[in-house]
Amino acid sequence: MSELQGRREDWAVAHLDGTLLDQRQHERLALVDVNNFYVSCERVFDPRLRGRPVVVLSNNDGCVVSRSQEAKDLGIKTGQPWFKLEPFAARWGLVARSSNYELYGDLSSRVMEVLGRHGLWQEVYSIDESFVGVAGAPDELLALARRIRADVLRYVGVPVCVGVAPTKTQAKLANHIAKARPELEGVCSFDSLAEADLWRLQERLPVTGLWGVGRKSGEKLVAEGIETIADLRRADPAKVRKRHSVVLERTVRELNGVNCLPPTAEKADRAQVMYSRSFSSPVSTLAELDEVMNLYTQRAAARLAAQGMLAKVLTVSAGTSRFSGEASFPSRSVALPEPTADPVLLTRYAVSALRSVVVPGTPYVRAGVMLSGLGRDLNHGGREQLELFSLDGSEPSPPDAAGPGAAGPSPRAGADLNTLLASVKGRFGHAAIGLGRGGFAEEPEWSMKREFRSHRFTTEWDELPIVKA
DNA sequence: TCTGGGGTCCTAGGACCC
DNA sequence: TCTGGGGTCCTAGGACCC
Repeated sequence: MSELQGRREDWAVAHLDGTLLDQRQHERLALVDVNNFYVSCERVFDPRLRGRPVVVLSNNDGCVVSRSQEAKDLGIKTGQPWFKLEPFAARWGLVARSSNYELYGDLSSRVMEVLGRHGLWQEVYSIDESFVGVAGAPDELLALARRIRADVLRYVGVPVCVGVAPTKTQAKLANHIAKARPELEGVCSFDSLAEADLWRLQERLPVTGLWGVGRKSGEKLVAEGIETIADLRRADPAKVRKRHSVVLERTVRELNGVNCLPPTAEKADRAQVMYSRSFSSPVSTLAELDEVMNLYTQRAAARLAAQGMLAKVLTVSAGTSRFSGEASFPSRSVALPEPTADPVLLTRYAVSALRSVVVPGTPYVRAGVMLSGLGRDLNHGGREQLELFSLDGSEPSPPDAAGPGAAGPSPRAGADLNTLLASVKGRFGHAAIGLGRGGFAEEPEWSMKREFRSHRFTTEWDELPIVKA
């Protein structure tokens, strides 16, 4: 049994312990998430989209990743390719937007900030949802949930639903119920439901929609006669563990009010950083693949540096289309000589690693760079490197003994380079600077297609919304 | 013509050590 | 060289999530 797992179960037992339970009698979790998040973000700055069927597309305008309620009502599914929907768009009044992650990321942090004001603690679970610790009598919990909803709408402009319950799995379920039943007005708290009503609801909900039950275990459960959430709740946890997994066993316990997924107070450091994209058109020459690696590795290195991390392992990959004949996915991992975030060094390794596994002439449709074996960069955040590359025209600090000309780039020098690149981009835009062919004056042939992208209203000076009065 | 990207956790199995 | 249990560490792959 892993240590983590052990800790989890200790925590669950501690909560069943009488004294602890008394102290925390009315402590609950709220799961708050934004309805149709990406579409809702688009609507904040373009009110014409309200009341209309709207979809947001994945990178490359490939397939649907977010749908407005009106689009759902048309029967449009997540994952549907846009090229199949486009012919009907005019007839349906369907509007598509390319994904605009800068906008979504910025609105997300604003939502999270508002939620943080209302909780005893907060665990940001994804770009559009957060667990929040709450406490109080049943009617107080309901009132708080309504207040959260009103505040996010008022301060950020996006609609949320709130589910309140004793465990994460139950809070997810409560949130789902809040969404599905309009008469609840976006809020559902288990403490305000009669136990008999809750059972009745769970008897009607298929187990396959439950958080933690995916396609595989869903099929297996149904084959065993466990079809509804109520069925799973009544199942024997030990048997579920034996037949399925310890993960599903936790789900059963959580459905019964036993906390098995403790809140992670501080978000752990990332274990990996990935940058992976499809091309707008296939790439088959080494020269172009070199360009791709050049650009993608710089993006990954920048993310790594922004998190104050260094990587020990670099993995590159490419892939041909899954939709035509035999697909191939060459990839290769390289152990780096020492932990680094140096974009120059990483790019050199990435280019040669990918060259060693691809077959020239093969039409690749995507590629990626993954950095793993991450550790904290202990020098990160030091004032000196910010100073060294300050752009205010003041004199830079004198180079120290291990300046350029010493034996090769040090990891420090790489991090400084990242700082420099980030500050130039922050000031002059993302296209202003890049290393080697990573600084494209023009978009290369293969770069991503984003035909319907809205403005980055909140993060780029040039794209601020204009208001006329 | 055209089908996303970025994560986490768990398990099994191999290498290696005592 | 074989016998043997038990530990750790690492990796690959599966499953799931948003």
